[in-house]
Amino acid sequence: MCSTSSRTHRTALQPQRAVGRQRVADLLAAASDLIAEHGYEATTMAAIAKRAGARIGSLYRFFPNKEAIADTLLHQHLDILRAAYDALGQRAAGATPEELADLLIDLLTTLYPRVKSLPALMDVRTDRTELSRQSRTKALAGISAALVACAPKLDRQEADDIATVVLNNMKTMLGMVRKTVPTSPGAPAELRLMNRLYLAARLTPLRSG
Amino acid sequence: MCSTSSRTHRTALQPQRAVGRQRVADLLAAASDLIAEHGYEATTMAAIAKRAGARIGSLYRFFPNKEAIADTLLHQHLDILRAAYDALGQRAAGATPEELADLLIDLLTTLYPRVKSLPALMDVRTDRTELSRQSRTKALAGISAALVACAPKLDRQEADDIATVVLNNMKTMLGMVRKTVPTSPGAPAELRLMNRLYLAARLTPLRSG
DNA sequence: ATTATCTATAGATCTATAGATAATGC
DNA sequence: ATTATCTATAGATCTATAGATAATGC
Repeated sequence: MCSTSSRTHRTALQPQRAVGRQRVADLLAAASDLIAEHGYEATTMAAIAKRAGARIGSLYRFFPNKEAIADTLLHQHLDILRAAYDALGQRAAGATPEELADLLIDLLTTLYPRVKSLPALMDVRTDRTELSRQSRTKALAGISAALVACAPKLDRQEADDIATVVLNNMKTMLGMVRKTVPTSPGAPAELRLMNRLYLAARLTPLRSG
Repeated sequence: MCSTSSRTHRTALQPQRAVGRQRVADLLAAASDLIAEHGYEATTMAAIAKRAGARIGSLYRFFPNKEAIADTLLHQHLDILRAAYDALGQRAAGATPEELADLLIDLLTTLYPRVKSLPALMDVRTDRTELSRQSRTKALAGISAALVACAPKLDRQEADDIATVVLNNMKTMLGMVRKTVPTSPGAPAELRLMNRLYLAARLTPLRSG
């Protein structure tokens, strides 16, 4: 009677044909752009449908509500982040602290075009913060692992603390590059310098060999 | 015919009696708390009135619309910030870079109880970003002046760049202390360390005498 | 026959106002 | 007599659904 994965709401369905899958992709891309631009709350279902060239009824056919769109986007973003942090771990082992600092500070900026709505979705203040939390935890774990890979004698707890600070630097850099706020021209270079100084001071004494 | 400062909207008036001034104060405090807790968009006029123990009609008697509340709060916050940055300039001249670093990193945390809704109001994405921009500009100018007071040979443009980075550190510290996001226990100390390392490296060579 | 699209609208909020009622200070 | 408070509701959005219409692939 029921189809494979039963959603909570009645109306939402999985696309079965090529045209439907394309529509879902268009709707998600439209939602991601609008949420990145105006924030989650300010993005209306009507605006998402319009931007995707669809009508409101088509949107609700595939997504039971606004939250389902946010969840789907966050899941996509999580997958992309996971892959990026895995790749980072590989490179961190052979890197100097300064090199690792630069890899990290540019990571979100590099990833940004593929996870446009992530920043806006991360600071939504609803109880569906569950996925945001996961995303953050995943990021911290990835950074922490890279730090330990670079400086094997680093204590695990300290690595988590440092990762928290570095993650904030990464987000700040993303904000500067996106020009979310008016930033003086030399600020990104200063941020990069601070991040390098910090990781060099913290990791260099703890490298092996 | 019109009273002193004519508001744009018809209904809003200045309080004339003690009870009215108290009500306005209560309404602003309620709004500040709610906006700090749930964000600007999610805070409804009805919720503000209720929290202040008033009815919706009383709220609209003194504030023509939601934006007027945000503007009034931002103005209050701006005054508090202005005073704090002025005081900072005095102390910066005699401080070492490390001491200045600590003064700065704790500034927003110290001020927070009096400017609770400032962070939420700062990242509202409307066109009334005017005051937010002013607030940010004021903060950057204050930090920049303190940096120059501490290290007189510092170039003005570089001081602005450094101020931008330090302001982000200050905001990050505020976020950690407010527990906006789950933070590992040692992270604030690490942030403090990074801020010190950075300012010491940047300012120490440029101090006079 | 099933899947996807459309229009139209119900229902829930939320902002803002109107206007009647109560409390106050010159 | 003026200032402040209240109730009730108009008007504007926005989310979500119903149900009729069009397009498709086994």
